[in-house]
Amino acid sequence: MSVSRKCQYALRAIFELAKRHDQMPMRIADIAKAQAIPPKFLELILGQLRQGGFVASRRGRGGGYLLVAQPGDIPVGQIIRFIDGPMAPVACLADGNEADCPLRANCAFMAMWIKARDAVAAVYDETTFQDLLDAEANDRKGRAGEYTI
Amino acid sequence: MSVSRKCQYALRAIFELAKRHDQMPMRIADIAKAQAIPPKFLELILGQLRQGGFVASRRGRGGGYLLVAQPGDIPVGQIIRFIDGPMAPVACLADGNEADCPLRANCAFMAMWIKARDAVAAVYDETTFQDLLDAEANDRKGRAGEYTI
DNA sequence: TAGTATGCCTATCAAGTCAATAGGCTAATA
DNA sequence: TATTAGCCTATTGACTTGATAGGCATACTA
Repeated sequence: MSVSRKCQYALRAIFELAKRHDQMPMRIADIAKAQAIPPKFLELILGQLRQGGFVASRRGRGGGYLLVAQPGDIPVGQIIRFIDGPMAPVACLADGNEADCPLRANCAFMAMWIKARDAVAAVYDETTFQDLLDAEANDRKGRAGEYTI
Repeated sequence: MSVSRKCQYALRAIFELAKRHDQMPMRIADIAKAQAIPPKFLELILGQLRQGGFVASRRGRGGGYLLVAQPGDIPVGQIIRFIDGPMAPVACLADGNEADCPLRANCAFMAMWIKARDAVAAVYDETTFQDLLDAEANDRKGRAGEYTI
């Protein structure tokens, strides 16, 4: 499966919130600016994430969005599934579409599709937002090192 | 990346040809019927596969399509890339689109995208059509066994 | 209590992609 | 020379995706 742009926006938004997850609420406009996301589109996405219980919101002055869980407790795969649906490389592997394939009874490819799905799922499910934060920190350190040589 | 229906048709067509790859050419209409593919659409796909050098064709009476290489020499991944393009979970990982991402310089997700891409690619590149034929044969044997118990 | 800042909601749109079809042309064989 | 097959180009309809518009509801502050 490819990850839709909308889903990438969702991931970036959560990543941005994770950077400061115990601080003040962050405004949509600020998240949008920091992560180069169309603000009105981000509004929709954050609404969806709120209904999914991933973020919370405060209205009025001083309001904005907050991350609900700890970054280390949110696997990237959970967000991807929530926004984009099941990680199926082919339609007939997705939820209600099993009947889609006229050959599904003895589809020679099914085992391979499942292997592929599980392989990506493993990558996304084993990566938490804390991992991404750590990686970014290391990356910074690495680059800083380069300059000081 | 998800595999387009067109690409699945291509894989099924090649699989069908692989079943009898040293025999007579097989007609589009017959492949279409055997694999439940819209015939006219399959015509386009086979034309493309021919230009890619994966299949050969004979015209006129007794004509049809033939597989060029041995099934064991054709990894599924090769066909997928040929039909659907690079296996990129996100657009900015595809060929000419590197500039697409406004954050690419220090994108916290890039390492994960690459891991995911490599994971699927490994599955598809390590599966040849011979593997699929073998799996189907084993599956048949297994099911036949069930019935004789 | 008034005003302003913020999120919330619904509808709509434009563009692109994908799957599929139509219709006529060309080559090879009987 | 008639028929059988593949070859080629154009076109269509449906769907998905990304994005925007505009007004409403709520919360804080003066």
